[in-house]
Amino acid sequence: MGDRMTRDVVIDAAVAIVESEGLEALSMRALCEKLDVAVTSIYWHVGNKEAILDALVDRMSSSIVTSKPRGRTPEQRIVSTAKSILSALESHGGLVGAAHQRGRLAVVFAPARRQLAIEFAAAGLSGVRLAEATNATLHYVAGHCITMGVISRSPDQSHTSVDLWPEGAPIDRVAARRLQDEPDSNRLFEVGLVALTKGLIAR
Amino acid sequence: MGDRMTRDVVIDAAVAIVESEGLEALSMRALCEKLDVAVTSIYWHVGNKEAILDALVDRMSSSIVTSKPRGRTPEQRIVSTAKSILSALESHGGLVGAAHQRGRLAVVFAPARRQLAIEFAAAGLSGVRLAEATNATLHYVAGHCITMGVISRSPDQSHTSVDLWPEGAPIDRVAARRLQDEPDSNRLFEVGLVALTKGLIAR
DNA sequence: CCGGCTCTGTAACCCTGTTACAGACACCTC
DNA sequence: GAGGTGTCTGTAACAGGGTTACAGAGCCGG
Repeated sequence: MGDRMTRDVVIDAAVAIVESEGLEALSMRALCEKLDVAVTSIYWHVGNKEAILDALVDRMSSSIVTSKPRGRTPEQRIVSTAKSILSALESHGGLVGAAHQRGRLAVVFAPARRQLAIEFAAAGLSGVRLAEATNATLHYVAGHCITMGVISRSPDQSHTSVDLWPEGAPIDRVAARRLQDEPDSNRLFEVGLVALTKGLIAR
Repeated sequence: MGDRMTRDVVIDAAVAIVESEGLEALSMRALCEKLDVAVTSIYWHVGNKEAILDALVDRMSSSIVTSKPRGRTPEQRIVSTAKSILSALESHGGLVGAAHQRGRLAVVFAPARRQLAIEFAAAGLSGVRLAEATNATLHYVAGHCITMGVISRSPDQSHTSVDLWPEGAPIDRVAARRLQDEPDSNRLFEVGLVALTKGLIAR
């Protein structure tokens, strides 16, 4: 802890705070209190809070490793890759939003993007359709991650139950009941992901 | 402007600020300055900033109208419905994130949810699969909206160009070039949406 | 007239991020 | 060694967020 002050020491402390108490607990005063230093030292070494967040995003980018895709068919490997990114990002909860705000999600996604493109090519896509399929898949994953990240520190995730279904609707009771209460978003992610890749591959 | 103070007057002013200068410009002091009143009056009438945001989300919920689905096939009508929600939400930029944080996106989505379920039923789905397809579609739309809302007021959306493609990759040049630069997210939304519904309907 | 309720204003508190300014220390030169 | 110059740190403050303790106005019923 009592190290000589360096930019890296500050960033390390910032990472520690974010990992233990979340991104919202990262304030300049909390940081300098943890380092037992005055605020001005931090500003001298890193310049800004913006710069700290940039560095945090950098750290995240380089710590993300997407595992090799698993499965026999391209579809299985695409789904596997997408789930791999998701689980890699889930640990760095609040940072994915910050990365997106800085337009740096692209570099985080770069390895997965390559893998996805290869698999979509193996599935028979090429040209514009290949690029669009790859980007659409990444966009889907990013949307899910950010949506989950936004809700992270909310006090109550109570599902304000909405109006019931009208009796005349052409919906069976099983579906109506399932539509009534809050769905599991991880399950939703997977269902959507499989359907999305299926639809993207379909000629 | 010089109306007698009421809860509704305060909320009206809040709506005006959000619509003209964005959600981030909505502060208690800006609000009381616009109303030419002291802060305490606002607190007396509405209680909290949290309460103001709740009221804003309420206003948004009741102002969202999803148009009747268009198209011949269920797939076309599903896509049309999803695009209708998107365009309805796009005008209320920053509020969709707030609605999501409060777990109130469900009530905003209620009408569209009904329409989607009916169309998925018309496409042959039923039971758990119907419910999951409906929720997955809404989840997709929500993910896109929130992702777009997060980036709203960011200074530079510069696309930090990532490493080029390795020469040996089994990707044609057209795809490689398209994968290189920032894709249009609206186009991406549509491509993903069509593929998603196709994949959800497919037996 | 007086108490109580409704509503408003002043001024503060605690939290952000950020900076002007004054020092302490090292190192280099004369 | 004296003096300067650059590096680094601390004190204290500023501006701006949400929120509130407290003192009043004004009105209305007793």
